[in-house]
Amino acid sequence: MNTISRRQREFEQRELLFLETASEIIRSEGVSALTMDKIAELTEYAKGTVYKHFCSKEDILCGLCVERLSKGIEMFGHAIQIEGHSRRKIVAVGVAYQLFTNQYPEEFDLLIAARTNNIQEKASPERIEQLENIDCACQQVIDALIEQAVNDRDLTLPHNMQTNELGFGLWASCFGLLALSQAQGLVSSFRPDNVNHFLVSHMNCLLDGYGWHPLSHNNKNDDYSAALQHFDALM
Amino acid sequence: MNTISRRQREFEQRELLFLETASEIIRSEGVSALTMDKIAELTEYAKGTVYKHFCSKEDILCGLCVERLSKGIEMFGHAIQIEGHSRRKIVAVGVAYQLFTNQYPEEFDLLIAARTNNIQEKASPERIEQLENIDCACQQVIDALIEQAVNDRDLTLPHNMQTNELGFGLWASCFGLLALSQAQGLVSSFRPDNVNHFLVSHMNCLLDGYGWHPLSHNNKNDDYSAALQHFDALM
DNA sequence: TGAAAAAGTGACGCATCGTCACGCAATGAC
DNA sequence: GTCATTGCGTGACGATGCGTCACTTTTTCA
Repeated sequence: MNTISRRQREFEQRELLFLETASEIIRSEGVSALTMDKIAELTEYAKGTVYKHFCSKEDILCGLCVERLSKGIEMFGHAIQIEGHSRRKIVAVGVAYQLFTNQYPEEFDLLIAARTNNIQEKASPERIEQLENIDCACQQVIDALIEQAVNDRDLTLPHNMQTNELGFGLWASCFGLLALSQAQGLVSSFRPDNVNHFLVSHMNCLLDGYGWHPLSHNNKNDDYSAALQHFDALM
Repeated sequence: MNTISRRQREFEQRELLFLETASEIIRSEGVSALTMDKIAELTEYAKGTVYKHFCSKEDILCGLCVERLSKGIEMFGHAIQIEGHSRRKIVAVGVAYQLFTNQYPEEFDLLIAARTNNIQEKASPERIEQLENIDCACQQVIDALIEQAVNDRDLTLPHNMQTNELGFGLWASCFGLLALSQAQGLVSSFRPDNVNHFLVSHMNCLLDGYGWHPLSHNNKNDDYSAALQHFDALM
């Protein structure tokens, strides 16, 4: 019987519908305005049906994170295909991260919240696992680049630092930059004028500090514009 | 009349009582278990009295952030008094930031959440202003160190980077590292073994990248232990 | 001492969460 | 074509927790 696969397909499609509706509510009215009743009303399903898909409101938030992050992973996949050496690629990944947060600012907020106990204890285990899998995928992209750089002799791991640690440092730095750039409450004076370019400037300093060749002063290219063009060509 | 000042004192003391009670609830049962009724019950005041101090639950969360951050500012103040050059001082500030997050992990979680629209729109304007003032104070500590470094000829601002941008980069990097180190959901493989030492290793790379002298390879001191000892001596 | 002001109270209205017993439509046996 | 069965979809309901406000108690001061 292929009715069962049709059912399955409809089910997955509806799940997406719920997620997109949630996203619209958050975008237009803020997270606090997101209620199960509103999702049900807008999609013209009953609340009980929503609960057939998501065990709690927090589960929806995590579901939205998973949905968006899978787009993010895709973008990282594109990023590393930029032609050139490993350093150019890692900068492109950073730019992809930034493009991602610009595209889904509300969901990036959620991503931070989704790490807290408060949310995790209310989401379904399956959803949490999906999130973890995506984290792993991100790590793998970065670790692979670092290993490539080491193999290419463009990078020697700094003293007392492992591959995963260097990757974590890079990732966390970019995360912090993007998170605080977007933070509503932060005093404006404590923020760069052009956040877009700044991320790359900062990454360049950090990569120089790691000793990841070619160092900035040997590289007169504008990696930011190059990465942007690379993405434009794809979309 | 000094009754009024006594009243004022009692009022402030009670505000602190409410905040500490909230902190205890969060620590033992998580943020989601924090309810206004529970605070009222534990402090043996009526809910209405709690609302005389805080306009909403979110206002309490922000209040707790302000309370803890003022401790943080104190720690930064101690940090910059470590003897030595500016680079040693900025590393000590990073270590202070880390000690702060270790001491108040739940509140650090809150700090992230307190930046979101969701919370800010429900907190009182006065509370928001206090938060902003503390942000300013943090920025001033860092900016002052950067300016000192420039004056001491230990640092030349990288191309296209202003004082506040360099400060922001440092701050955001440390923030990202600490936030993700603490994040419950992150896959463990993507995390350094020893988060404490790692922050300093990472800061050293970044500061090297900024060209902040003396560079790591010219500095055989263990700045992490030095900073720790500096704090131990104070407490 | 007593009236006015201030401080403190907690029952109440409202919103929203998550549940569950019921109804209805799709499926498949005959 | 019909009927029993399965399971999907429903929305009324109980529970919880927020924030308010009319009322009580305490304090202040003439």
